[in-house]
Amino acid sequence: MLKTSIEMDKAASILKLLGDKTRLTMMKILDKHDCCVCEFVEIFKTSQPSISQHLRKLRDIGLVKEERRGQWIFYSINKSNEYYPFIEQILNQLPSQDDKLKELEEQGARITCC
Amino acid sequence: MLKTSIEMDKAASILKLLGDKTRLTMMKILDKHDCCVCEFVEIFKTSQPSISQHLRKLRDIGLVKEERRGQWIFYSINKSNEYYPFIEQILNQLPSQDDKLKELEEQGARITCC
DNA sequence: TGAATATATAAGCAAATCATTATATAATGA
DNA sequence: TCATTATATAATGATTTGCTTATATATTCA
Repeated sequence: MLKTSIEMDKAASILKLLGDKTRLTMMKILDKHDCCVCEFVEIFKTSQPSISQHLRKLRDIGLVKEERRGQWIFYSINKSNEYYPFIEQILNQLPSQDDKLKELEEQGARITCC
Repeated sequence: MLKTSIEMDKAASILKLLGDKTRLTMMKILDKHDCCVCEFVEIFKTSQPSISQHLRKLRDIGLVKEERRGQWIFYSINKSNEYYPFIEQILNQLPSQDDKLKELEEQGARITCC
């Protein structure tokens, strides 16, 4: 049987995680491009521990996954998560954040780092 | 021009409000039926001030509106809110909460009160 | 191997959140 | 008018959150 709805508990905890501008923007970016921690540090102009902590929350609940590539750890959306369709519908309604990555590229930060 | 996306700031603050099980359930119920405060007190088995405070948050950001009917104040979804389509897509993915109102009816609480 | 880079984690702290208790306001009905 | 009912608001306190600083771990490269 196709699962058409999500439990309220789980939905609330996912929405709570998405209810933070940094994490919401991260998810929107990750929905299109994998990113490493240092890119997020650049994009959000905040500390590395702060970024790591946000990513950990997203990972703990299964929304993103990590993969080491040499020195860097890349994060990506976990599209096989059972709640991904729920999240996708939300992300689809948000404005593209591609400009943030483009800015990184222009300042050479994307290439240098990853 | 049709507005197809929502600012990230606003989206995050809406998701934050929805990221609480009580408020999320309230919104799902209100999406189908108007309700008064005392009904929510029954449904959530919590204090009246707690319910009022949740409703105030939803009202402050424009997601619900209130209307006095005699002794009672009824809350309803503010469908003319510019962000309603965003919220609706989320609510549509959640399981019906009609059973909660049905329970109230069975125990006479819906009729007695409102 | 040792320095540099990328990341995670722990500890501490200020601010936000959510419930509770107490109180105020508004409407109803005897 | 007075008691009751419904609701809002204020004050308080415990918990959670998100940041910072400090430190640990893992990888790369000279």
